[in-house]
Amino acid sequence: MKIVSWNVNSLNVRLPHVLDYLKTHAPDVLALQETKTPDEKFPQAEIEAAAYHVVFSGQKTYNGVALLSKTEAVDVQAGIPEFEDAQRRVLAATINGVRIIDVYIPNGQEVGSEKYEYKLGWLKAFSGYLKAELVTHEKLLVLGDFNIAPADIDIHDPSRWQGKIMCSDTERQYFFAMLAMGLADSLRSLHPSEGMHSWWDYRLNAFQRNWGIRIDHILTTAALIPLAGGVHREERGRERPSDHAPVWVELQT
DNA sequence: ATGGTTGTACGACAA
Repeated sequence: MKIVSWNVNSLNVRLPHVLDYLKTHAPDVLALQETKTPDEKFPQAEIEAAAYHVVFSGQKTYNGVALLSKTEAVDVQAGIPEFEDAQRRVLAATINGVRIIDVYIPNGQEVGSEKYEYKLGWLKAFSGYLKAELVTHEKLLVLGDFNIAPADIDIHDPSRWQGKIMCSDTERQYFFAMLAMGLADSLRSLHPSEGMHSWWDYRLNAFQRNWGIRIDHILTTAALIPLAGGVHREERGRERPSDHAPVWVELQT
C-alpha cells in the first residue's frame, strides 16, 4: 500500500501536477494540504475521471485538506471533535482498514506572535485528539504538513534556523510527544542519516541552492510496517511547482 | 542585502 502526503499550495493551480502524479506513481492514498478550494468548487469530477475516490474539507483562499484513494474512504471525519476552529486543517478516514489522519498544522508565522500561540493551542488540541484515536485504531497513520522540523538533520543550515518557527523547542516537544504515543517517524526510520527535506522557500532560489527543511511527515503505529519511503523532490523542480515536494511510504500489506 | 516569491484576488496577507 503506497501512501503519499503533498502540500500542493492551491489545488486550482496544481491540479495538472496532481493528475500527472496519480498517473506516474499510482498511489493507493494521496493526502493533500493547502487546497485553498471551497467544497463547492472542488475538482471532484477530474479526480474521479482519474479513477480515484475523493473526500475533502476546504475553504476559500486558505487551508483545505483532501484524501484521494483507489478504494473508497469510510468513516470520514473533518476537523478535531470538540475543538472550535474555522480553519479547515484535518480530515480523517478509514481506507483499506487503515485509519488515516490528514493534517495541515498551522505555520505560526513567528515565535511569540499571535499566530504562534494559535499554533501551540492547536497542537495541544490535535495531540489530545490523536491520543484518543490511538486507543480505538491499531492501524493508524498521521500524515501531512506538520510545519515542524524535528531535529537539526532536518534542516539545511541548523544555525540559521535555531529557535525560529518550525524549529522551536516547544514545537519540537509536541512532535516528540506524538512519537511517545506510539507513532514512528517512518521516513526518518527508513533514512536515519539523510536530510529528506520536503519544503524549499520560493524565495532566494532556495531549491536550486538546496536550502530545504523536512516539515512534511508520515507517522505510523507499530501495526503498520513501512518497507520503503522517500521524497519525490523532482516535483519541486517542475514548472510552476508547489513549494513542497510529495513524501511517500510503501506499507507492508 | 535582515534581502525575496507565490497564491489569492486586486490590496494585503499568509506562507
